[in-house]
Amino acid sequence: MDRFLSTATNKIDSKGRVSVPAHFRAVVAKRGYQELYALKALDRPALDVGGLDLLDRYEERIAMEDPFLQSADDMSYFVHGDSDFLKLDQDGRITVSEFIRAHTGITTEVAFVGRGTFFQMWEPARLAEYGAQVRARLLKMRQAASNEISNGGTE
Amino acid sequence: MDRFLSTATNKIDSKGRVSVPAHFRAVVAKRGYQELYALKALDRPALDVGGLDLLDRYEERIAMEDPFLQSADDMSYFVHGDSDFLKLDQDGRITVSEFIRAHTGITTEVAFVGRGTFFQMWEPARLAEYGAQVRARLLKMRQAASNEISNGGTE
DNA sequence: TTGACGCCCATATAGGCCCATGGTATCCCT
DNA sequence: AGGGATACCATGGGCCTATATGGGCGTCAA
Repeated sequence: MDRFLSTATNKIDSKGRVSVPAHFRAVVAKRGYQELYALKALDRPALDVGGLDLLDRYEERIAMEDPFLQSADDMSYFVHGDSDFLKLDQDGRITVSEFIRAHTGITTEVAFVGRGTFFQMWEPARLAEYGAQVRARLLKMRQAASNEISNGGTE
Repeated sequence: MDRFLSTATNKIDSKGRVSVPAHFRAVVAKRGYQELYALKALDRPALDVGGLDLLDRYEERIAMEDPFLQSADDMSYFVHGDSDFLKLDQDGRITVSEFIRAHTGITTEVAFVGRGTFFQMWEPARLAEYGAQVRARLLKMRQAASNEISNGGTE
């Protein structure tokens, strides 16, 4: 399997380190990532983490913009300034910097969430809350859809 | 990695010096910059710092302006006259001159912000404010885009 | 002579490397 | 099938190096 799947929560130790789930590390190795690129998600208190190809994709997108417009500058700030590299130590751990804590609210535990081509880091309680909201939205959407189909909704 | 990435804040000592983050120094070395060229960002209280290619980019920018207009002359002055070289001492520090302080408002701490091919120096509080504005603009841009998509139907 | 600046050294802390421990799931052998 | 051995993994911690920071001293120029 070469995609990031499932969710796991690990503890931060006294030196501020946390283990990246072994399954995720295997995916990182399989994809040949030498370094992990972390980006603050725009509308959520989470960190998106992936390989350098994530950065490459963003940079290609920026290159399409007029470099002298504000939008290009904004994107560059977001991609280059509001991001960081996460270095895995040889036990597969990363140190949780102030950069990460500030944006996510992470203090003692980290929830790692697989998202296919990348994964996310969350503060566990906030993730639970977010997950509940997502489920509620999906449920509402499905109910709306089955009503439209004139009460025929199966399940 | 050969790109300036992430943000770090360092303190200015009693002699007016501040350490350039080690990661940035590594990029400077990798890019083969012998000297750091610093110029005042056009519309922000920040300093753009990079190699000589940064100067090229600004000149390109000026070339796009109508040469008969005042603005081109202003910009030329700005780039060529109102700029400076930053010398790294052997511990990787630079002196924060009055030139820098006046434009940025920097007093006791400097936030170094990676921008890919160059980096910026900010007064930390001003950077925080600017970052919040950028994120708000990007979020708005994305929401506008997703509205278009839901009207258009494709993804 | 004074002040700015470069060079050198000192030190505390953060971060990386290495190894140890304990828990858990798995496998194997009887 | 049961019980013990084993492999893997999260976690903890010692130690050493790199880095940021502080400060002394000499040099050069105004």
